[in-house]
Amino acid sequence: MAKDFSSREENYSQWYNELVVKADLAENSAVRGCMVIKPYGYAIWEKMQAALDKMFKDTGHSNAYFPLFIPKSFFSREADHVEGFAKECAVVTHYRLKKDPNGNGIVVDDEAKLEEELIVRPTSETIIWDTYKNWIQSYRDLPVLINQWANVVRWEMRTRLFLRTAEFLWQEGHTAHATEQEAIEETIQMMNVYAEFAENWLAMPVLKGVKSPNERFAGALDTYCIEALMQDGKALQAGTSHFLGQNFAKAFGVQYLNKENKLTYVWATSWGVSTRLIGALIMTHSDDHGLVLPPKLAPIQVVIIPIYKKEEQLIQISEKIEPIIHKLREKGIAVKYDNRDTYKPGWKFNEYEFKGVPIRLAIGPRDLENGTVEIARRDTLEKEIIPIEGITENIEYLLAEIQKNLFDKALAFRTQNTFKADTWEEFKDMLENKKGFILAHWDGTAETEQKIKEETKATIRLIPFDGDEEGQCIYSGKPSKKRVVFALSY
RNA sequence: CGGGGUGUGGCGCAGUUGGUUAGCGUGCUUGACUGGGGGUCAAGAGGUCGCGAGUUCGAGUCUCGCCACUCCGACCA
Repeated sequence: MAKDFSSREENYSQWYNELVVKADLAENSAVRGCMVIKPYGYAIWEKMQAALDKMFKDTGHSNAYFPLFIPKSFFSREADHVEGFAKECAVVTHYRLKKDPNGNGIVVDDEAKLEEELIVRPTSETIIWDTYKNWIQSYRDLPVLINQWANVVRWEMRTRLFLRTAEFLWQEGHTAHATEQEAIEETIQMMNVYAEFAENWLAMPVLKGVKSPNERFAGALDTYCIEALMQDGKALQAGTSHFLGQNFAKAFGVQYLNKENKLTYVWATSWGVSTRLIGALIMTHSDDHGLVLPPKLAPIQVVIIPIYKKEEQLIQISEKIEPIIHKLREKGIAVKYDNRDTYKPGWKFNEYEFKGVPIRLAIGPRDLENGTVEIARRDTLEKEIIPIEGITENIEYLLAEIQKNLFDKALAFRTQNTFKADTWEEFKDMLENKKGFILAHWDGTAETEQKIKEETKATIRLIPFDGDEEGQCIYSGKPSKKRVVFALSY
């Protein structure tokens, strides 16, 4: 299936594109910029959803669902917000088709023009705040803590599977609070939830921080984010959490009576992660042999491959392996026993290796005689023969070990690819020759940020919370109180 | 949306200065032998050469338009 697979070294983006398609995660569709997420890729998303959903529930949130379509007029209520999204909105103008009078199939019925055009949501702040206005009257109605799992559309010029597509799946949380303090705490809490999810489930270390004004979400007062470093040294924004202040409350008139009987605008947050996380997962762990999945998100955690010549041997192997499969499933481990006779063992080895299955067991007549099994781990590609006795405990341990190893490796990579630059020359040299995260002083102005971006393509990925240190801006030489994180980014 | 590249059986590609019946690898089907890292042999099936016009006696090949993918810019999760 995946012979002639590109290596990361020769062409990283080609490697990524081929991997996504050949590992059966997703493919391009007949609709420009839109992808088909295939069952194996979608299974990863489902695992992500399940874990995140639980974390949202555990922090007091409930799921709801809002419309795909947003009246155009809603969009213009918050000025910054419109400006941020206007250029990439799909617009519904008609509601009916008719047979082409000239006999060429079907055409839009010009008589069925919508009174008011509808925008296909690029994000749901406007429709949600228009709704919250009716839900919130009293301080007793607060906080409102809602999440929705949905698709959104952003008409992107250049698309890449998972990383940037015209339509994508995500979750968007939208909360309303009585006080500024509470809303800020919520924003930070959700950033922390994302960071925890990224590190514990994706085994992907992330930096936490605040976006610079240039990189901030349109309509937000502050955007908190988690940022990960990919193997090619480019940064990927993996999740964002926005403190929206009272912008949307004012735009949509969401007020409540507080305990002093005074009409007050509510404070808002929104936060989201998307199927882009699957791209992040791929570019964090996978190698030239294909996909590498952290056990906690792998649709198949253990694959068992029987090796046999005669039907009779397969029966013997199956009898030996069935109780083990049963025990593993009891422990909640996703096991696949691939006893298909239509593929050879060698072919299967490569197939599951390419698809990133963390653990592979192979068992044949020799093992039956010796009471052993061959166990191979995807992360290190090591294999060894071990006693079949105690195999389930062994696997349980190994899955945890692989999860940890992937995180450690990714963290070591990030550490090795994080640099400090103190001069402009040094900064430019690092961007060109080393890539990675570059910690450098910045004077805090949007102008300097813009100039740096124009001259080097590097952007400020985030401003860390800690690490106060006196210094001078690498570009302007003006005083700076802390280093910020620069990188080339996706 | 601007600039470059690519588009030929499912996938990856070759196809000469325009010339007959469009090839190769892989995959697919059937059978036999096989089976501890993508097996071997044999026999088969499978193509509107991205789409549409044009030039020509003749177009996969030349011209124009469009579409898709891809890389580079502007934009973004």
